[in-house]
Amino acid sequence: MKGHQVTIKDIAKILHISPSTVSRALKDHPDINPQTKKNVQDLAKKLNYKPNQIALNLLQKESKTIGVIIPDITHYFFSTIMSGIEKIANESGYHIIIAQSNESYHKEVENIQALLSSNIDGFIISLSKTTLNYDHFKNIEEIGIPMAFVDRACDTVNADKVLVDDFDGAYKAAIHLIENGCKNVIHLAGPQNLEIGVQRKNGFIAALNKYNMKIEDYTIQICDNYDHALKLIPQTLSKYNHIDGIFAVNDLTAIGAMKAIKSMNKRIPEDVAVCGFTNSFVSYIADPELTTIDQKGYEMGQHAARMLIKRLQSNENYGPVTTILNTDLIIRKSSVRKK
Amino acid sequence: MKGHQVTIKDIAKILHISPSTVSRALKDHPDINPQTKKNVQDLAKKLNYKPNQIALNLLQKESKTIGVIIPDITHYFFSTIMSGIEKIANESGYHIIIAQSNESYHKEVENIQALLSSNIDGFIISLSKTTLNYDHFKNIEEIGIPMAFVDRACDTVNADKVLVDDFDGAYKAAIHLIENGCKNVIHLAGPQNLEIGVQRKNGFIAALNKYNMKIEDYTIQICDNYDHALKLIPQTLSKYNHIDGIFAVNDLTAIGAMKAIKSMNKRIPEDVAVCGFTNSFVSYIADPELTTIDQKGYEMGQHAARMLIKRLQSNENYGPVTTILNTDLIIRKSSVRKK
DNA sequence: AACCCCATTTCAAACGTTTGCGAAAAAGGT
DNA sequence: ACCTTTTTCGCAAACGTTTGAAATGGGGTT
Repeated sequence: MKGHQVTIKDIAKILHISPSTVSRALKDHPDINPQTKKNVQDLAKKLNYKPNQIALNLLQKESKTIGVIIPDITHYFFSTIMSGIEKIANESGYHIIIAQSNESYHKEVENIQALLSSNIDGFIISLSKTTLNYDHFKNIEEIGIPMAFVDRACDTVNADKVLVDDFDGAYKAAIHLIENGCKNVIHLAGPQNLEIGVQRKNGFIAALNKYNMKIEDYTIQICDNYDHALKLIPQTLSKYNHIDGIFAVNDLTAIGAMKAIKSMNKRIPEDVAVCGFTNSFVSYIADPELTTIDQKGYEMGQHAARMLIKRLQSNENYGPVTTILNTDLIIRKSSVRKK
Repeated sequence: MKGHQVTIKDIAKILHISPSTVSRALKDHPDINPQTKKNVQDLAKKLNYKPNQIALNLLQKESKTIGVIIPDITHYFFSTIMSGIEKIANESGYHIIIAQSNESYHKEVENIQALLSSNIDGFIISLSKTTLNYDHFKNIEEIGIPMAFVDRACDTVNADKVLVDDFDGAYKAAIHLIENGCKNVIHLAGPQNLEIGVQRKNGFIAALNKYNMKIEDYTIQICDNYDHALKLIPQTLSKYNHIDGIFAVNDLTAIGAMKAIKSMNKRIPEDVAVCGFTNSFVSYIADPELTTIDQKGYEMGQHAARMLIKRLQSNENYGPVTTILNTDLIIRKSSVRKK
């Protein structure tokens, strides 16, 4: 049930002049009589004329639209990425279309196909956990639509990337725990098919190595969510009572671990110090407040958007760029022991 | 650096036929010779022809795109709304373009203007806190683009609405606390210029009235965020030691209150029972787990999307529809006392 | 009177696609 | 040989805008 948006033709008809004159008058072209200009501009304002972007897009072969595919908007970290993307896109006159993969490879492929047929200028993508095949990106690459990966990237595709220094972040976290007196730190690790899982684990290992701490078979366990930590930690802590530090691959897992620790009547950080990763919102309201690594979702999103837009607006065809942002250690109560 | 997307004209030129024939051949029009059809379809496939959506959008007055304007994607409740919208839109072949108002009236207006010029089929909106003037919606209304408001709606505009029964939710929460033995419940209330603040307060009052409980001057206090609760609760609880139940206007405030209570060495729920509102993610990971009212963001988003799409696909011009969803009381450990 | 110049305006093509209408050609009927 | 029908295709307009080129009309100059 649409009414009619005011067009240049409407204005032209009313003023008995041609559309081209209206177009020029609206953009202050020197060829146009000042009086005509004024008439046009006044009428345009009065009728609330807004240029039709679609017509412009057709002319310029651009949709000024970026497709964003992320696993889960509901996840705080991804929503901050989104927020960063939205900010930059908005400033540069781009719209963003969003699609969730829900951590499903199939949904990811579907979304990409759907967006491909709707004239997206470029993509910003964060891989789903279950994506192991990258043909759909090859597809985009062939068509020639620029992509930027954010946080969860794919190595085999020609695309810009914004990552965070996961290795260094994990390293800093582990060092921090050790320097706060932890003698037996364990790591709750992420899935090892994701780069971040591997990097954070390796950073952790590097820190332990630096202090010549042994890595036992229980030192590193795959466990990357709240509920799993809730189950796993009581088992692990009762079996290995000397564990006094936990570095979790993300905040939620850390908070699950904290809850489990408290339920065993151990104190945080006195008995067990805990450190998370992400600096998500929950880390601040955890009790005790959770020490964590700031993963800078907002900055990553902004950066990815800038990279993509720069490429969209460039005429050259430069090679893919990878940016690695530094993390920050956010020290809170869950890890600080008074000496 | 986009390559040249294959167009109908390209195909026409190669096969020495007219664009219109190609167009019809591609959509299996009966007027076209089967052999011609085959030639066209084969070549289209070979060249990986994809119809240019922009051109189609210009032609048809439809973009299969819904504009969503919400205050803050980063806020869990809104992200669940988004997620619900995305799900339904996706199922129905619609895309969603997202814009944040950041609770700013100006940004909201700006976003609407930007989206208006880009052939959005319809809007889904949740008002910014600072929006007191509704002319920009009148504008949309005049142009004839359908709108649906979700959670934070505007009364003076002709549009569909999805709301949640805040009064009843608060009522249920308060009743629950009372029936779990609380004799002195207080309410941490939201700003009274927002409908939800008033409704939730009134629901609370209604519950107290039902049980003939007195409302003292400290019974209802304006306090709607984590940090404020952290400050306010110790003062209030030490002054009024008999307080044994708290109903907060949202989960975060409840969690702030919980932290304060714990720091005073009072037990939850034995000494003070706590109930929040929203059923946001944090309520589940709070320690103890927080009893709360499910505000059904996901359902609201889905419902709003369904209403809008139904209207978009309808030929009739039926009046605005308002849906009020019921809330659910989610009972967790922060409020349940064994008798 | 023929010329040019200047300011101002319009024309027409273009972007890629769809679609009503008409036309050409082929086939069938008498 | 002529008329009718069917099959197959192209023309042109349309969506809203931009833009190079051409047109208009008035003035001045020779």
